Amino acid sequence: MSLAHPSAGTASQPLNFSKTLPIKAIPPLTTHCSNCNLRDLCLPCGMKPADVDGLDDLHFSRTKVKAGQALYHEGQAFRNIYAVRMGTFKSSLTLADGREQVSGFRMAGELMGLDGIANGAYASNSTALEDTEVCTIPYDQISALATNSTDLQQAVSRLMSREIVREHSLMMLLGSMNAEERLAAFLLNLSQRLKLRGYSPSEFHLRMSRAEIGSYLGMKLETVSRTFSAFQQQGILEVDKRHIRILDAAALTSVFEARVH
Amino acid sequence: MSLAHPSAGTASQPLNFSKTLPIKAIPPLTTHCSNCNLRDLCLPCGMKPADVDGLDDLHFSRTKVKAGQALYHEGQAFRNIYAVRMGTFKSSLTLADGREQVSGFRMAGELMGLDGIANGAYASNSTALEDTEVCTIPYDQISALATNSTDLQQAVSRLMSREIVREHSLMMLLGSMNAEERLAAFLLNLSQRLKLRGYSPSEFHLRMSRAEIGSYLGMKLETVSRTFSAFQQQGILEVDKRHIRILDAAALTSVFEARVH
DNA sequence: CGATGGGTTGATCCGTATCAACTGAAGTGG
DNA sequence: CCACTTCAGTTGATACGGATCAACCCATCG
Repeated sequence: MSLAHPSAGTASQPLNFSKTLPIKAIPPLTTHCSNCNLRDLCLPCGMKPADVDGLDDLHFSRTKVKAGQALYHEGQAFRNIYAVRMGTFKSSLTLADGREQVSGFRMAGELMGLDGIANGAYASNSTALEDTEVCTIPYDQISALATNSTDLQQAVSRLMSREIVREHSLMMLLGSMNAEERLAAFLLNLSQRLKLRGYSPSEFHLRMSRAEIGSYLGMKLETVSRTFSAFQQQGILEVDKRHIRILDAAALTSVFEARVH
Repeated sequence: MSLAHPSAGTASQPLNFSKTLPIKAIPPLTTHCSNCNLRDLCLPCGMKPADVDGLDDLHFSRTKVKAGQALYHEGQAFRNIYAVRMGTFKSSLTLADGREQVSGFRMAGELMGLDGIANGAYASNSTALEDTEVCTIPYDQISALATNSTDLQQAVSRLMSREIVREHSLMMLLGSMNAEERLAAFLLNLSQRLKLRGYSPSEFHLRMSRAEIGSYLGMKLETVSRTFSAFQQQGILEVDKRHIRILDAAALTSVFEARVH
């Protein structure tokens, strides 16, 4: 319904609805978790179906964020958690010297802003990489609901814990892998997440630049570019700018697992 | 009371009580959060004093873990969260090839095991680096208590969020810093945490090996060693094996902030 | 039309990994 | 109790991967 579905294995083009339909004051639509098509990925994930039904209170307003726009900035007062409904976001930190450090990419069903709970202010920036849509989840509201639902409480805890685990695995990349291993791991992770969302795992369109990938993986954009080229020459990938086709997933996996030297 | 206090700014030696006192079956002592000397650092942190008082249910059994012993392993069924009462732990992941990737060091008042909530199994290993003591916090028990206390609920959320933020900052290190910057950041972080716990921030004993520091910071043990030596030659540190004295904290900070090149 | 931004590719340099030798401390066993 | 091993740490020599600097292509845009 809201998640633009992929057309025959190819990631959809950014449609730019907001351009063709100049409706700015969209009535504050709300979405009920109980019949959201992302419910297996998103907040209610793991809650018993009966309880999701029961929790009719669980509905949130939807907001569009256009490509390049920020959803929140670091330091900004924490009010809401956001769930990606559609599109891709990047999370980033601003370094002391003003440069940007990309700390993650978020896709449909993933939550953003959990880092704001700690100190009442977001600890990172969130920027749309394409035209996107999010569910806005007011934190005090979800807290209040949680007091009445052990189930929701635990769902939130699980999601936060998942976030912690996710970060750990990234550390591994940065700590002990070389350029090829990092990019392979990145692509496989992306591929898997796309598959989970019903998109083709073997052919997709990158929403982020070489520089953003590099920042995320701890390497320079030139190295990212070279590594893409290397994979192409090895017959592992077909690369045309941001359009990627994985030709030999097994080889990609083995690059990633060859981390033995 | 339970936290062995530092003697005149120098970190205490590992005393190895367990050797001198062969008492194995210690009665299951419990500690009440309300009068624990770590309460400002640990779980009840940020809860209103009145509520901490009120929560007399908040008490947990204490366990000793000897140097080198594991508190839990990755994959092991998740039951408890642990709070460090005394000593230092390392968290680690086991890589596909069997090597160890250190993901953090935990000190008094810090929680361990939060990564287990996500999937019902710990996602990391936790190993004592010296003789230690922990509070065992059964997860179902704290969940149950949380349903009756919004305050406790939020305390747990805050602590998990803090964990997420902490990881982010490490990523920065690994992504965009060189060896000197990494070690400087590591030492300053350590120094600050020791200070918070009433120990000297300028002179301390490292509980971890060069290899463990290297794994954590994404560099080889030789490079760690060389960087220590470099800092010593620059007059920033005095290094004798694991005994560290920070001679010029300002210089150390400026190394860390010089990340502009 | 030139300007701009993303991407690719080449040449060179530097930082860190790697390999290796050595020291000192601690533990082990005959 | 002393040779022996083992382990943590230091330091040197060398190799290599990725950063850096630079030139260039191409698409988009004002």
